[in-house]
Amino acid sequence: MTDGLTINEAAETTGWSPRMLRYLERVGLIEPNRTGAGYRVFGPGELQRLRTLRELLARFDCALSDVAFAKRLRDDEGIREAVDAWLEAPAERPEGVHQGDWLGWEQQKHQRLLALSDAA
Amino acid sequence: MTDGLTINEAAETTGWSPRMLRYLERVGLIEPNRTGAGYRVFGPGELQRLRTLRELLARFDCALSDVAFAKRLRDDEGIREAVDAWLEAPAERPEGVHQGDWLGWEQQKHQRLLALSDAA
DNA sequence: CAAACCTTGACACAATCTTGCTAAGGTTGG
DNA sequence: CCAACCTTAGCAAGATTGTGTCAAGGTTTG
Repeated sequence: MTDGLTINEAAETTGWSPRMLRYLERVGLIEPNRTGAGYRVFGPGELQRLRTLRELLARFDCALSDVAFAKRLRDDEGIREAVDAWLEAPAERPEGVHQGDWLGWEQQKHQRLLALSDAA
Repeated sequence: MTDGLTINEAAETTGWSPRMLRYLERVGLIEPNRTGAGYRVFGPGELQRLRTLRELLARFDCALSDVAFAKRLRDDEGIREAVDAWLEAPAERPEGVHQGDWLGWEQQKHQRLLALSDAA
């Protein structure tokens, strides 16, 4: 109505089922406008986003929950920093550092980061 | 042995079960060294990482697969750019832009990005 | 107003994730 | 050499994800 498609029309043009469009909203990946009565309204931008999302999932073979978590990483600075810090640590110690040295710095970095978000 | 703990000892000090330590390796989150005979060897760094991982999951209530996906985002530039581009697009059109204008630019950005990784 | 939409909620089911346990076999240390 | 570890492989089961369908009720429109 108000410059956009209803959920069934949107389903038709995007390839998602109406059920999935509601699900995508529930998990926080889309947030369509609503009419006064509560009907979802899908604008052209949202429709494009929905088509692109299908492409994304198919091309990289990843799950909805993965994209949802990426969104969470983007929105929540605390979790982003903690996860980044954890991934930062090398998987293998470089085989030439003496363990006393090494245990001190890189490893304790993310520990401090977690302690920080603890205080928050 | 070779400057590190065996899987059962590592399980003891980290709180993970031996089963889970193997699982964490399978999903790509850790990569412990091996002895000549194939035994896993957990160094002090890896042990710290494992404890921190528990903290991370508990504090932010997220799943192993989430952290694994974050790692994938970090390691694979293609998927990182595509996901970032998708998340870039605003959920709601700002309610003042005429739709002809808007459909042109922001939305087509990630579409182009996907097309790019297509060529790769 | 009645048909054709829309809403939320629930039940259901396949697929996957997380986790434990067991089996068959190699390694190591006393 | 043998007890106590390690390895991989597999079955199993509860929890979560992704998806359909159906019910009860509000909205829009011819």
